[in-house]
Amino acid sequence: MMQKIAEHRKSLPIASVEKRLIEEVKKNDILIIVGETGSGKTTQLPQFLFNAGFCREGKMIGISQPRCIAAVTAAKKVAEECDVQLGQRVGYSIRFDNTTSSSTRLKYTTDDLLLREALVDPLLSSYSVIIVDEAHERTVPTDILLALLKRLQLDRSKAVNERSETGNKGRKVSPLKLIIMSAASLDARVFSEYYGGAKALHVIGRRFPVEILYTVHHETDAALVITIFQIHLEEEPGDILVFLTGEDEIESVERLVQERLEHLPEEERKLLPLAIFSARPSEQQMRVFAPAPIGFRKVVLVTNIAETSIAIPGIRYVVDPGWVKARSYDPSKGMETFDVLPFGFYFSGLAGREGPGKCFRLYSHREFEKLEDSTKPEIKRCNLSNVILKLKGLGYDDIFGFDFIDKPSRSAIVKALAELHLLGALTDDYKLEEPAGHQMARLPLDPLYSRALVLANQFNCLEEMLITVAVLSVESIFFYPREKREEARTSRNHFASVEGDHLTYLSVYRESNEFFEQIKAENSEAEVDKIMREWCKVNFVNSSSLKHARHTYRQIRGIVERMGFNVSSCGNDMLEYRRCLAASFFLKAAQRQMDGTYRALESGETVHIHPTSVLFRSNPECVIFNELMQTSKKYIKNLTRIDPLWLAVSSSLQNRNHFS
DNA sequence: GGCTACAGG
Repeated sequence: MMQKIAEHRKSLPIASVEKRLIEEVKKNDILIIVGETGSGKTTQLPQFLFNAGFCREGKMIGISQPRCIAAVTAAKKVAEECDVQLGQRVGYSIRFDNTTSSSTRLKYTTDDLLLREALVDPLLSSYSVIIVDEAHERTVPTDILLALLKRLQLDRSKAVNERSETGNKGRKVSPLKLIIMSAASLDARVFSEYYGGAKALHVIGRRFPVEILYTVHHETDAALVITIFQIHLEEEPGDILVFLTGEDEIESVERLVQERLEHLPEEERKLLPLAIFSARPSEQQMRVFAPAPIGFRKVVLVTNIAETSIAIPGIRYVVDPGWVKARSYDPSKGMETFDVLPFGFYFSGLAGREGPGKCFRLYSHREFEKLEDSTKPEIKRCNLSNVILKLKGLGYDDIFGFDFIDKPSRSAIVKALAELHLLGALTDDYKLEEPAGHQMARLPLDPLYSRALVLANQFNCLEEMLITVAVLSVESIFFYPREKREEARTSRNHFASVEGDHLTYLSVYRESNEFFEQIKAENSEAEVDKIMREWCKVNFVNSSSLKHARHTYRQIRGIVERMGFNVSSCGNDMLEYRRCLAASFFLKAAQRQMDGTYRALESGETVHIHPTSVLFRSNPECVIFNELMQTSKKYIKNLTRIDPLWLAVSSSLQNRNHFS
């Protein structure tokens, strides 16, 4: 077994450059490594560094990922390769699951969690090396982490110098080595410039060649189906991976493929369409990972979940139509949009994992180059209030002068500062408010939800609000299978409250919790899990969302208790709770207009109640909502009916500072 | 009359 692992490790492209890599890390405080998926950089480099003595004096090597799943699988693999138990020398730490111990030296974690560690230890002094992996994805936490580490590295060097000057050997501070890993060579230049001309090294990745083909123009779904059949009828055996934008498109392409198959002669019908995306139950998804029946070719229709989060075996052909569904934010309207945009992925490499492959891009080469540079980092198209609150919490007060890799627009920053001020997180001169701002910065929640907890503490309904924000923080707690949508809606009526979604969520959570407590006493943990999943299925509740909400509830309850909040309940006084909702979300209120549509009070936009809201068919005069999003219409989601008079009280409550 | 790409704390 160990022999086999050793052979596999030696066969990885990165193995041949171990010596060179170690030399470069020793020579450079910041190093940029470009290498595609499959180069082995994520699992091998930390082991090289460990063997080269970078963990002396009990220091750790931190490897940070944008996603949990990557941190967990890499840690497990490395533990196996080192032949140690997970949690000993090698471990991972993610939000609800920490396997590290005092003997852990290689620690895999997520970008966001590492940022939280910096709240407690601003110098991240237990690490000798920090590796930021998949930096090309440019997620918000990655961007913030890259900026934080730049500054932190200087602070660490300064602390080392001061220590040697004063002869103070009491506190152990050593310089920090920083390694940025990216799959895209284009970004290497950006990172290199950002870190003052840092050295970039290229590691060869792809194990087999992938031929990339372009079309003359950006094509439509019809051309997509033609391409699938062209591959099926003309190319050698091997499965096909097709990137689509969402559930609707996956279903329509699935149907088109089925229809065309029926018109083919019997012997050419051996094509098996399969679909995968995050919202579909996992039993159905397992078929995607199984090999196709003998003589068949799988065509796997996926959303961008397959770009990074899962690996499907057997793929030799990738079809990339060049579109993605992306969330953007308009700060002037406080509204999110959800649009299909042109997009060029990096995933041609997925076709070359098991043999030579082909990638069919349904757009021109010239368009691909344009797409590559027009893909904006997330930080330039999101609501910044959370980012800014986090930065303030980390001690960065000057947001306009903050050293972002890509600076968000001034108007987006202004809007977020104003919002945080209105929420009572910032003082009139935009410093963290004491204590509310500091408390909000410590909570792993949207600032709007953190504010709701701070207020609920005063309204005596903290218990209710903890449940509410835990549920609001997860992806929809209800599950609406397409084929049983009406049945699901009827079932939901059992929980539904005439007051709105927040009270509905409260009763789902409480009822599930009661049931959980009931079965817990008489069943093993595995059985409880199974029974809960069954309960969820019957009640059309998304079981993974519910689990996530329960974890979140426990975590944030712990945090507010440590802040000294007293978790009290308003019992049956739902008026108290609704008044607290109104006070918390007064910035997001909407009023019914003559024609039955609603007017969002802050932006003046005409909006509609989202079909998934329990208030969809009723027409309350005034509501507060949590989300304003434009898809086919401008929709408000997660609503509660309120008395418009409460809003006046809320805004004067918010302004109390001006009178005291 | 109609709806949820994917992540993270």
